[in-house]
Amino acid sequence: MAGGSFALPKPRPSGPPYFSRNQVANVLHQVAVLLELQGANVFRVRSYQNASRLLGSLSEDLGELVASGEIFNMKGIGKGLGSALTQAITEGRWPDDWIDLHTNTPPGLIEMLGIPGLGPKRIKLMADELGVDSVASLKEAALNNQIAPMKGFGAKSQQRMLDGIELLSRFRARRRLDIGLRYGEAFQRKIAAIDGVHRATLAGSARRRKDTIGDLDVVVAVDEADHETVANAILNLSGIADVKGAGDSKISLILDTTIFDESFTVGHIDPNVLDAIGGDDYEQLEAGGTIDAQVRLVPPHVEPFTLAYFTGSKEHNIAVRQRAIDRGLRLNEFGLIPETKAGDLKGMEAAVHSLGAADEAAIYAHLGLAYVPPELREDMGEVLAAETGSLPSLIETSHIKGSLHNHTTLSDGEASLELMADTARKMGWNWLGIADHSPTLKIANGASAEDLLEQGRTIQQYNAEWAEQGVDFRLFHGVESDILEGGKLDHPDDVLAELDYVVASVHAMTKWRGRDEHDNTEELLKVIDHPATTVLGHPTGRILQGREGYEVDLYAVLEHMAEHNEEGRLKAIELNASPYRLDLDWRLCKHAKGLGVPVAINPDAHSIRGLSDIAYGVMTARKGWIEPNDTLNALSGADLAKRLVR
DNA sequence: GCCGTTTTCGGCCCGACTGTTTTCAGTCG
Repeated sequence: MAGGSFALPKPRPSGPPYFSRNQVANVLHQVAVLLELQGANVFRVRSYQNASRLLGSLSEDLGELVASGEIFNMKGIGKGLGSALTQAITEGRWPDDWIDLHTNTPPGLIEMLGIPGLGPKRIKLMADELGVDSVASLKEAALNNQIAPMKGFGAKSQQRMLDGIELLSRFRARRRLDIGLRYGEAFQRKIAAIDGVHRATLAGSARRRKDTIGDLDVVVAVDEADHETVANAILNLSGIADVKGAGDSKISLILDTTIFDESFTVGHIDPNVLDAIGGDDYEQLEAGGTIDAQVRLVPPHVEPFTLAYFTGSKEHNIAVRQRAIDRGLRLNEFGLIPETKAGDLKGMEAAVHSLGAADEAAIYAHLGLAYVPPELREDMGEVLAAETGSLPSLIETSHIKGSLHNHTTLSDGEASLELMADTARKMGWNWLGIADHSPTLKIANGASAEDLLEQGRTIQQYNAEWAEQGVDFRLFHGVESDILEGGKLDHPDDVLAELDYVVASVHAMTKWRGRDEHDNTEELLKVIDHPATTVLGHPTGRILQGREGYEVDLYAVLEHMAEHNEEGRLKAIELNASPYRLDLDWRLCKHAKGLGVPVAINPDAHSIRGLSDIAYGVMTARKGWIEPNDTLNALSGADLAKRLVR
């Protein structure tokens, strides 16, 4: 769950609604954790967790749901939570008992939950009996041998806590998609290479391409005869920092960067991103990092079921399982079993009677559904779409013909115009947009109007030469303009008129984060109204694992763009493909698609390597149900040129 | 805490694994 600090957010002054959907979801999650630490009823805790997840994946406007009273009709929100949320949203006050929970729980207890193998029950017990209320005091108690003699504890538990405290200092709750995938793919490759492994597949949120990944799941198909040798081989792989558990079918591990065959580097980082993610220490931090991983070993005929189960999401699984139940079938990680045959049998024993499935598609087919791509498995309408044959034909990297937001050495890029163009051609693109920073952004060496126009003349020359040689490649000339006070662009209109397009981006984050949603949104609406503005760059301003974005109503922004588009003026929203940003998120993508606002998948490349970040943008776009025609990237150069005429 | 009901209480997902026990509780996913 996002939002590192464990505190109740303050109401925003412009409310109601006084809190955002995300804030409320976070608070519900916090309350669930605090209740657990208090030793509350587990089902009560689960209610808060369920409600948190429900709001987290909500596409409707929470303010409206509360205002209309619809909130009380949602499955999982009853009288208690419904009134609590209504009070928070409409009055800006959290319930008193939630406030008490936050005040009365030592923050150290929450920190202790991060120690592997330590849960709320044992933390509470140690707090009650030994007065342990922080990781530091736990370490002291363990070193003084106070833990082992306690009932239910022992020498092993005590030692595991000490080991866990060491690992905790290297642990990060979630990793960005790019980092998580690098770990996951390295681990998956090593397992796949083991003798006796039929197939090893990365499942879980990595397979669903979430923008951040909590832990890795790998499903391994292996004959029962080879089970033990394969499990042992996995435990002996390099890159394992700790074994949390190892049984017949399940291995639970902590990996670190020794999993990589070459030394770990993070590559170029935009200077204004670097500060937000840990400054100069960032590379060290990642190099010393760890990630949790689970491996499931199953026989080949069971593997499709296990893969589907551990790919999730949990919400998608529930929706599909319900469909199975409606058809008299029991769906779990072992099979799809007719209830009449399963009877009282459990687990693998019941699975003997499972319907056969050679792959995941066959499981969906048994349930009357088309194959659902992993990226869509979030219970956001994909099950219905799979039933009615209306799943999208998702965009793929091979559809990409170019991208609009790229930098050169004219501002803060590492590569020349020529090298960027050459690399784009080698990637199979037919066009490339150059959008260097504008003068106000001094930290990024923003280019003067004079230099910008000179760059334009160079681009024209290249385009003329390529046209003459019959080369199917062209450059488009734009600028990434800072958005100035009053929603103005950073160049005079006569300079902007010389360009093919403008990416308008927020950079002065201190100012934007200090303002409320209404003022920020108004500012963006104004800059969209400027005739020169084509693309709204990295619209949320968030940096994953770094900082939250600024307050803004992007739904209103998208609707405003849709009006312009209807009147023939191209206004596109950027899906920033840099793995540090990955905004839009998939929810906003879906909304843009619904409104017919084109999505511009842009790597925001500062180097030739940066161009390949487009892959992460495509993954995120797929999560947002984006098809090639929903983007500007799949247009041919000639078609894009037509769209860019202002 | 929520839900559903042959409606006001009883059930709420559950299997794997560990470390403690000697039959089970806690943790995890």
